Amino acid sequence: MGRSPCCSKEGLNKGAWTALEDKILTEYINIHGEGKWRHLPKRAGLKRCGKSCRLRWLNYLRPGIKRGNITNDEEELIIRLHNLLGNRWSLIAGRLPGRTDNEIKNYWNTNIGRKLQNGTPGCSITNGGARSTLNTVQHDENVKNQEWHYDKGSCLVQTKATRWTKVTVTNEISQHNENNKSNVGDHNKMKAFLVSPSSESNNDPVLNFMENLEMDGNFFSELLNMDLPESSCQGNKILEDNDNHCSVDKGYLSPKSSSDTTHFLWGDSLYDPNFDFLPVTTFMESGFDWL
DNA sequence: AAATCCAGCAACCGCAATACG
DNA sequence: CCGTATTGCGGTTGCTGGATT
Repeated sequence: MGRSPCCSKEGLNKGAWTALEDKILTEYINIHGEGKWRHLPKRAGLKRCGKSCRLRWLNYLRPGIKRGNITNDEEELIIRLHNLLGNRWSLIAGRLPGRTDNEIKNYWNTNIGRKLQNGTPGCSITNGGARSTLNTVQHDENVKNQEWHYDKGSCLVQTKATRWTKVTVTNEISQHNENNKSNVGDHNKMKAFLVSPSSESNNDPVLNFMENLEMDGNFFSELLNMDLPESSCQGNKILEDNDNHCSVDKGYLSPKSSSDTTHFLWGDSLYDPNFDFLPVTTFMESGFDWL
């Protein structure tokens, strides 16, 4: 039993859109608004799948779409946001007015990705890290749905993204919380990691960070002036779930001070008894010093 | 001029999340 | 609460046009 198709494929056009189809779709949406993609093609008189209509509209026909000519500032911003967010193209696109996730993804794959592979200084590759060896990944059976390939220079490149579905906590961490109940500060610190992003998306620190990030006139210059972590293979985002681990994706989470940063790498257990946890939101709130 | 290669990009596909009845 | 429909996202495919042989 496979998944039922999103729509009947029979008699539907595929491939490039014609000017007439674009016109029909644009006029229909201008009158009726977006949404109800499944029924849109029939009602508009288009021989297209609803998903295809939606994609065409969002990536090409929607008002305000910028096309081509990614500026240097935009490119640097993409690199930095990618460093922060990984392959969450829609989030990245959300911070680049007029750009679509598809365009940014394509641009990354064809331009930036290539530059990075060629070792352009100052650029970084996701999910890398000196300790992110194949062994690390292979031994972590909790890392599901991740396909990896080995890249030159011993960096791993993630080719498939995995969404946050839950965050669970090791017994170690739970124990740590129990032991620190008397210490309200510590307990609260830990709580930041105990909430499932899927059920409590408001607690996704990265999402919060992005949502709260204002795109004012200074945004580009401020972001571009930030210093990235030294290592070209270190990133900075928390990841996800798995069966009984909190893992950190290429993360570098919690500097106790600006001069004392601790890097988490893929597959690292989140809890380190010698490590003084702070919630990521704290760093978000404290500005960009931790970047 | 013809054939081949290759980069760029639009579009497709499948999966996961969310909405809804 | 559950099943189904809808929407959104990210990876991948394949077409197109320019460059090269």
